[in-house]
Amino acid sequence: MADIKYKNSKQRKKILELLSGTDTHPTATWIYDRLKKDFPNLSLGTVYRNLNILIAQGLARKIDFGSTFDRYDANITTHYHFICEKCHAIIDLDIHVDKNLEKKVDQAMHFKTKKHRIEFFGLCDKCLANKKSR
Amino acid sequence: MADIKYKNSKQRKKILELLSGTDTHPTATWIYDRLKKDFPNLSLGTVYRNLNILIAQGLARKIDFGSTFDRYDANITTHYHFICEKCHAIIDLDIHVDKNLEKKVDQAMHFKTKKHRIEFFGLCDKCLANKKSR
DNA sequence: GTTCATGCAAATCGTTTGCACAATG
DNA sequence: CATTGTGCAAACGATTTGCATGAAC
Repeated sequence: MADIKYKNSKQRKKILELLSGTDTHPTATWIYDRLKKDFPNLSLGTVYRNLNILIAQGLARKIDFGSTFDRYDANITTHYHFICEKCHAIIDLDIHVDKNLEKKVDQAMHFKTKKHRIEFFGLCDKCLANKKSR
Repeated sequence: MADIKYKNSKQRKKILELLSGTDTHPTATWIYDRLKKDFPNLSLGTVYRNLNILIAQGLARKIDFGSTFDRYDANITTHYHFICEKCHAIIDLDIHVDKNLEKKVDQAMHFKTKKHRIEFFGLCDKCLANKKSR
């Protein structure tokens, strides 16, 4: 029906190769710049289109929040967030903030960690209730 | 010298009040809509400008990554990230992914958590080395 | 009266989309 | 040959900025 069957595309193949061969979490432009050598007429639109196809295929992912909007917060203290994948609410959590995690990272990687952040994704209580009641 | 001294602004005062009085992590438009009642001629630009001032003053913050670009990843497995605040590298960590955290959240809040993510922020080994060597 | 803030509109930036043509199956 | 992919440029949506006017100090 409305199922899309993907055809092979040299561009998409190369994008996945590039993406799999790096751990730098590239931007679309980074990929575009590198692919220009193989496809001199390549357009950025093609890169974006193929990245979205790769995501739909479960072969890649985007590192983002649920939202395209910037979200602001006057609560400066460290706390963790829960992001509801249905209603897109961002909910503060008051579970214990584990500063020890930062030490672990610094010891394993020789970094100097200043802060960390945890986001949980799933369904909030309201959306869970709505789901069950119908 | 180039120090900016902020003057009082009724708009900024109200924005901070709004932001402090909610835990919904609003968008600029959400704030704008609410402030329209008090300032019928308010413009979105003013909201954005003041939010940035509040952040500069340390009274608010934006929930984002270091980058305004979407970042892509072909590594689908769960892992944590370290984000260098100097060179903006995003580095995969292979410290243990603690699924137990999700249970904690679900029990405390009656949510259904599907996944979680941890980001550490600080200086990576390379930037640390550069800092010391000068 | 000098400096900073505002409203407005235009500009910017990353990303998406419409279209005519090319490649795939 | 029916369908999907491409390059190009235009459109989009969120945020920023230039400018003339207004408020703060």
